[in-house]
Amino acid sequence: MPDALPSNFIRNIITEDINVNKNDGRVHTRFPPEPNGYLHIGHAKAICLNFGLAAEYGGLCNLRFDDTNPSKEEVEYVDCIKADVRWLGFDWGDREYYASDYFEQLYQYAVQLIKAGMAYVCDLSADEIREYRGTLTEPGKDSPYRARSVEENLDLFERMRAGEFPDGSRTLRAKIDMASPNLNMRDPVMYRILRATHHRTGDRWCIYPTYDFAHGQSDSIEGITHSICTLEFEDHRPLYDWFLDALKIHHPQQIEFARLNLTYAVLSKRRLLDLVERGHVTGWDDPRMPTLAGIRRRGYTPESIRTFCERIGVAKRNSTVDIAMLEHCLREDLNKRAPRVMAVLRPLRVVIDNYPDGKVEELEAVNSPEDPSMGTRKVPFSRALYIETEDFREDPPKGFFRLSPGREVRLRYGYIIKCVDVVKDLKSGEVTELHCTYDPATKSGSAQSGRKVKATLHWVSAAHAIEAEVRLYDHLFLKPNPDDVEGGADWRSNLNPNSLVRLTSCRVEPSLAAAAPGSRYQFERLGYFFVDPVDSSSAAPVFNRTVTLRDTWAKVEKAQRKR
RNA sequence: UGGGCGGUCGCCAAGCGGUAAGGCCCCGGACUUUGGAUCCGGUAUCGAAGGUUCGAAUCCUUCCCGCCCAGCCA
Repeated sequence: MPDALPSNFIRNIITEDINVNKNDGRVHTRFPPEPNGYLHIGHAKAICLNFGLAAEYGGLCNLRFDDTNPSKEEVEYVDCIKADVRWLGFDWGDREYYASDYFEQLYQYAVQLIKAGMAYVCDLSADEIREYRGTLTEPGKDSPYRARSVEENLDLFERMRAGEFPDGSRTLRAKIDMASPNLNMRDPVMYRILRATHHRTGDRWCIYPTYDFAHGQSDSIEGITHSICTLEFEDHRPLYDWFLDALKIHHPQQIEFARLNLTYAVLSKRRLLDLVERGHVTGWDDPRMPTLAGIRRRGYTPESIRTFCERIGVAKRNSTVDIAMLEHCLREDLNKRAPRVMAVLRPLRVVIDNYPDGKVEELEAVNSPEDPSMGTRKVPFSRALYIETEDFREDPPKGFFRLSPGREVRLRYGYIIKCVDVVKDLKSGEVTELHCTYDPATKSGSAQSGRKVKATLHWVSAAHAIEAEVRLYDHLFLKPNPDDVEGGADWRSNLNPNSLVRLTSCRVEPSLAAAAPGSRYQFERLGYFFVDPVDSSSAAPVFNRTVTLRDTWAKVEKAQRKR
């Protein structure tokens, strides 16, 4: 099965490992988030990779929370992370683990290293440790406590655990090489004294292992075969290897890949938090956020995210994927599954002068041209309708196919109409109403319906339409690279002031009265919309624009404007 | 300037000595009662320079550029 999938360097490694029967041909991965924030699309890449690889090779993938820093982690995050991974479509069975489950084992490992003379208790302060570490170009120097006896180290470490020393007063360090060109090998800290209540172990511990001392061993304990992580841990691999070899325990293979970057977006926990705290967005689940919670509320499907993650591939090169790629995967999925419906966002009243007053026809509309099995529905047609304001131009530019004085267009599923009069507001000059005539012989499906017109417009019957709020979302940033700023300014100056446009008097066709929160539709000619699961109600429906349709006219117009 | 890792089309990304996959974007065109979808077609000699070889993106050398590392964060 793996052969059918696109090649990438990780698959190559695993395939080769299986060929030489490494780990008895077993593949076991894990997704190891720290429960200190929300998952975003970048994590989705790691999730799809780890769970995907395990599934492809008939292996398993664990969900493990790397909760070694109680001062930053909370149980709420654990719950959100689990919900997000599940939403993406992955299942970790009963293998929900926590690094904190291994605290006692990790402590014993530390004791083992002390006994082997490979770790020591150091009394240097944080600042002193930094000074002793040296710099990128100069070697560090040995801590004065480096030569303590095994007995003394054992005693001190035990007393650290017992709470005899204040926070930060001592650490347990690995005795490696203060002159190593790899700073991670300059006697890294393994344990620190930290009196903080842990979300799982409470106050049982006052010393906590560092990530560096916990991660590799946690993988080892779980029998992980391939520890897939991001590039910045490449420098740490020699350290993890050192611990594993010193401890003589199962040795997973670490493989590093480049984390995802997206254009028109920001993807770091720090910046995401900043956006939330400064109120640039309404919260972690704001539909403009690249968090899984935000993306979900925007209306993205998990399937589209999974195919996106598959298509962008995996490599070691730092890269920024065009958000158009994500949007393409989304449209591709939604095109297949979203029922079509008509909605007018900015209504312009149209009166069909020669259509009998009071008459109502129920026109048959197809729910999806992509999938006939989705059936049809009835849409009421009457004398007074609404069309999209931007579908009429009194003075049509070149290439504008839609309605204008004297011109004909088809109303989708209805008739061909011709604009015969334009009513304007005397003061503002704004077009407030159109008068048209219809040709009864052009009804959709009838013999003469085939007459060619340049455009087909969506519409809604004024008397039958439902009022709704529509939230138009756009990229959060104006530039592909938010960091592309003029001197002095910062990335926030690139925030798109129009990333959210709320339209409160939209009109949607009556069939949408039954639209359930969380359901998706294509508003014909406009885009894909999602019934907001939080704010929408049958009394006051709210639709989020997930993504627009591809719009070639918009492109033409943009090009014309430039000229 | 120490160490680690990268540099193949505008953006991702295959390729592993035999003469540059694919996707996105973009540009044409066909079709179309969504200017949607779909369908055709178009666009790179592989960071640079040397070298090895019948033959190199793939091997060697040197150089250039980018990213990461000096948390008791992960």
